[in-house]
Amino acid sequence: MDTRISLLDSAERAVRQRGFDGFSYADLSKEIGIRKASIHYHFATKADLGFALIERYAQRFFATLADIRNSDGSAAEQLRSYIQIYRDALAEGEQVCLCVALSAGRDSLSTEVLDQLNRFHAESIAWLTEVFERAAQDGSVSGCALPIEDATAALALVEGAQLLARARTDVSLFDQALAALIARLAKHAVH
Amino acid sequence: MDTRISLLDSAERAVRQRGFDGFSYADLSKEIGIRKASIHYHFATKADLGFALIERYAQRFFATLADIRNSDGSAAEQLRSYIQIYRDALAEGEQVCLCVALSAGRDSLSTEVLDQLNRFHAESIAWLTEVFERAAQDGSVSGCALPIEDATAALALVEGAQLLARARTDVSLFDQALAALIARLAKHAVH
DNA sequence: TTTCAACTACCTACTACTAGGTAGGTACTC
DNA sequence: GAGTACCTACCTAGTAGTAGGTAGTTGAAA
Repeated sequence: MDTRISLLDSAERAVRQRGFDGFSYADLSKEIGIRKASIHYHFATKADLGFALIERYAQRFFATLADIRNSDGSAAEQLRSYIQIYRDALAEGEQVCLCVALSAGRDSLSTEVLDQLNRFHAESIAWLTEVFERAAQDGSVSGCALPIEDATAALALVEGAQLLARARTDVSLFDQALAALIARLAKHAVH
Repeated sequence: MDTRISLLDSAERAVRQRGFDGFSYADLSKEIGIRKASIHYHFATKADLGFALIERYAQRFFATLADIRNSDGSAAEQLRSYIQIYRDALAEGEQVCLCVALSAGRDSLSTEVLDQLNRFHAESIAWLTEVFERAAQDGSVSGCALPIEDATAALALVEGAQLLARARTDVSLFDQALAALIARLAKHAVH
């Protein structure tokens, strides 16, 4: 099972750096040190690998979001944590988060992977909507509009900012794009 | 020269739908009706085609931005026009703008194309920064922070929103992501 | 306690196909 | 006759995927 995890790790890094079309079983083979054909033992098709990839990713991601929600920080603090996830994912501006990488090349994806991708977006917006609803109550985020609109905007913003930052391999572009949103967040906990 | 333009048109559509890795000379050949080898007469390498593509695109795009600036509308009106460009580019949610498509698969691009891409982003941010500076004077956009931060955020927002909308093939997701920004724009001209 | 079948995790050696790109030729126009 | 805009025929390298085989492990029946 160790090989399977190594394959997933290697493939995830590859997708996030170069897109789903940007790596091959041959690439994985070299990196992991098993023959190309043996990869098919673990993932019969590349589509299967893609599905396993986004499934694992979504599981991790939403577990983290659940932790943030349960942290009972203010909406502003939770948003800051959310933004930090995307910032960390950039890894010196070389990678984007898996869903950004997959969104980008959506035509080469199987419908199963595409479904997972849309579920990912929908759940992200749902989570963010809750945060912005909370913000309307605790007042820790200024300049709010409709929660679902703020939520969708926030998702588009972090994903777009990742794209910009990776194109220039420069995380500071991400920070520049997020600065205005971060400025709207209250500095300290509000009770 | 007609074939050359047809090739550029076809390639642009392909890139914006499927990314730079998502189409081949064989695809273009079928669509245009000349043999694959003949495409090499017009564009010796795929990298050359990519360069021609982004060059033409940038020329068109910045000509449009210049027109908007010269229209002497308020900052809000100019921003609305800017957003509309990206919305129109979506084409029923099937395409993203060329720079989003190229940003997404940046590892398969030549350095020349990558340079053009970064120039594109830099000039977009410069243009938007001017608009937000103007907004600070004419007051037609509410809730502004630093112009360069608002500008970078706006670029990230429209690009991210395109990504979301195309993943679901649904333009309304773009509208949902942009709604909060649009709500900040004054409804009528401010003088 | 040995034996044996099934299973896991790999292997070599392929297939069928697609990619971008090239060599060399042809018809037509200026 | 030079240049343009194509053609056929081909090449090399790479793609995902398959066929069939092999060590090593496990678990249960003889």
